[in-house]
Amino acid sequence: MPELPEVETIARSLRPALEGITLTAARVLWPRTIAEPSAGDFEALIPGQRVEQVTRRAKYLWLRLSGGKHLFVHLRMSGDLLLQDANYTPAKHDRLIFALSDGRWLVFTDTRKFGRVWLVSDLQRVIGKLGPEPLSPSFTAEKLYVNLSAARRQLKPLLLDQAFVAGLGNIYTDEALHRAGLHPLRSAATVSTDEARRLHQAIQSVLASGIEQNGASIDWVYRGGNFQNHFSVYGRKGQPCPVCGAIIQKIVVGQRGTHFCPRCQKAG
DNA sequence: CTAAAATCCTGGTGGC
DNA sequence: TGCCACCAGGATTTTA
Repeated sequence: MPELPEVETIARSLRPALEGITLTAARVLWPRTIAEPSAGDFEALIPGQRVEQVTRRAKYLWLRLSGGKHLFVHLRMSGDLLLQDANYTPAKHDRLIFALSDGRWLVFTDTRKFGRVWLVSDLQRVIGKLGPEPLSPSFTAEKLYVNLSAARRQLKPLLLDQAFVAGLGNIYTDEALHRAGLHPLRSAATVSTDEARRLHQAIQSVLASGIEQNGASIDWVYRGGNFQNHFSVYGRKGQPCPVCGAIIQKIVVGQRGTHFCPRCQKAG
């Protein structure tokens, strides 16, 4: 489940190798991977495009290409973007392959086929509806409080909504709510200014910790990250809360497994 | 508006 | 050991 810290880790790892390289060919192995344009147009448009910049917006990997086009990759559940050497041969779950001008390969592999790739001129088509970057200066405790006050939703689904704040997934949302001492079912509008400040700090610190640990290594996606060893609640049902020792509970909220400490996180 | 459910997918898991 | 129902979840779409 690559979330913001995992995507940031991938962007950082690919940046030195990809910036300045030219994509000489693209081969689509699973057509639905390409959200826009068609798979055929995608293959036709890629050759000759130089990678100007490798960055990230929320959970989207973002390659700025020569000619003004933007290549976005969303890894969703099980996607990964890997650099392969010249000896590479396609593997079972590889969905999209780029040939690089240095003889290497850039491979999008995705066991569960949820990942999507866009090649667009207008970047707003892909990332236009996203909420604020949680680690940017424009994401402030004050604005978070105002937006929480206006929302008529529970905290968990609200924080997972990429239009509210962009980059949190199931893991980091549970961890952030725990750090903030807020119950996942809590109505957003009832959050006080002080609690909003705590939530803001919790979101930023948990994401920063995740990045510092090179993300979390879960299931199919392994990037050498270590944050999975620092979870307080996620995947720890039945185990003691590292803060107070109470037993971590797991419930379902908005179709998502949701972990919390019943003592630290009051529903109030 | 909010929310709940269905959808897309595969592989791992738990129960028997 | 084998089989199978079920679960995991990001985002979108549909339904209420």
